[in-house]
Amino acid sequence: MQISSRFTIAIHILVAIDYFSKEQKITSDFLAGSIQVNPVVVRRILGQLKAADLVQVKRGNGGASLNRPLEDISFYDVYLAVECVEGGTLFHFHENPNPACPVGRNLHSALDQKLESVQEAMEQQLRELSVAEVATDARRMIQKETTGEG
Amino acid sequence: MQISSRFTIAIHILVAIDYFSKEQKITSDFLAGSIQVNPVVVRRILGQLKAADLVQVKRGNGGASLNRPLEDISFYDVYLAVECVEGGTLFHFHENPNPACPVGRNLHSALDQKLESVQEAMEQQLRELSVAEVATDARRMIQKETTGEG
DNA sequence: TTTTTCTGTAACGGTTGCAATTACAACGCG
DNA sequence: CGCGTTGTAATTGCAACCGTTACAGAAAAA
Repeated sequence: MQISSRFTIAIHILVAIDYFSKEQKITSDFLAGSIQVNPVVVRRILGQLKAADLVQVKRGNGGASLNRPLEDISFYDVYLAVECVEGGTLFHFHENPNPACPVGRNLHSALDQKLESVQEAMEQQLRELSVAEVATDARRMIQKETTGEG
Repeated sequence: MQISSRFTIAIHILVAIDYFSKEQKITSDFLAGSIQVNPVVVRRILGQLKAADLVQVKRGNGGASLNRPLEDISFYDVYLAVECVEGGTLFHFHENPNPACPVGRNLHSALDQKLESVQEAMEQQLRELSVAEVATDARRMIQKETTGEG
């Protein structure tokens, strides 16, 4: 199982809001056009980002905007917002090891801490990456495109 | 999305083989009893562990046995063996960002490296854990049980 | 106030992966 | 050969994901 594309879509949304806010009204249709997914999918994820206080979304002739600068939004914030892993546990443990078996009844305690350390290593790295870095890299690449052209 | 329970089941299998090999013939039915899943599930995972050269499995009046000591089997070996993440990529990237949009066409390159660093952090931790540690911890706990009893 | 524009959400369908289960052929040992 | 066991295919039920349609609700514009 992979981590849902909600995660990369959410990053895409944030970067696009940051990039286009000055020139464009940011609607779910506009974002959907850049991401090439259904607008409803965008709205759903936008709702989750909003619930996590990362963005503001206005109805009517509204649009989406960042609630704080991208520098202050880590991958971990986004990962939490879009709820990629159920119950917050990355590993799905088999439910019913046999309590009548010494290995079966002790495996959980023997293993849980180690699984957590793996998850923690991953989440630590998520915390160290900010969405701003993606925006910066993207901008640099866009810049390069225009310089390279005739 | 979580990582399939195949992973924890595989660890369970390895620890159980190690623990019971001296006293028991290790059949898929026996393992299934300890794990409390269907024997066919055990056989499938056993097949993957065998394909990764971690265990040997004999037909007929056979049984499963370790191909090398648990000390030499890392969580990462098991993780690779049971193919928890499709195509080896932890994150599922949305397929079709719009090439007509500057953000859309550059996001992939801007993001991929960072996603890899997250995956790498996780896999690094998997490499640092050996299944032997689980077996040792489990044995310690089993020991404690018997001492504690009347 | 009415119209327009857009969000928020519910509902449904197709697809995919997981796990359980049944069934049976292939294999190896006694 | 016969028994016990593995290897594997096929089917089922289930859950999450994603796409899509539909429409009510809110806010701005006319």
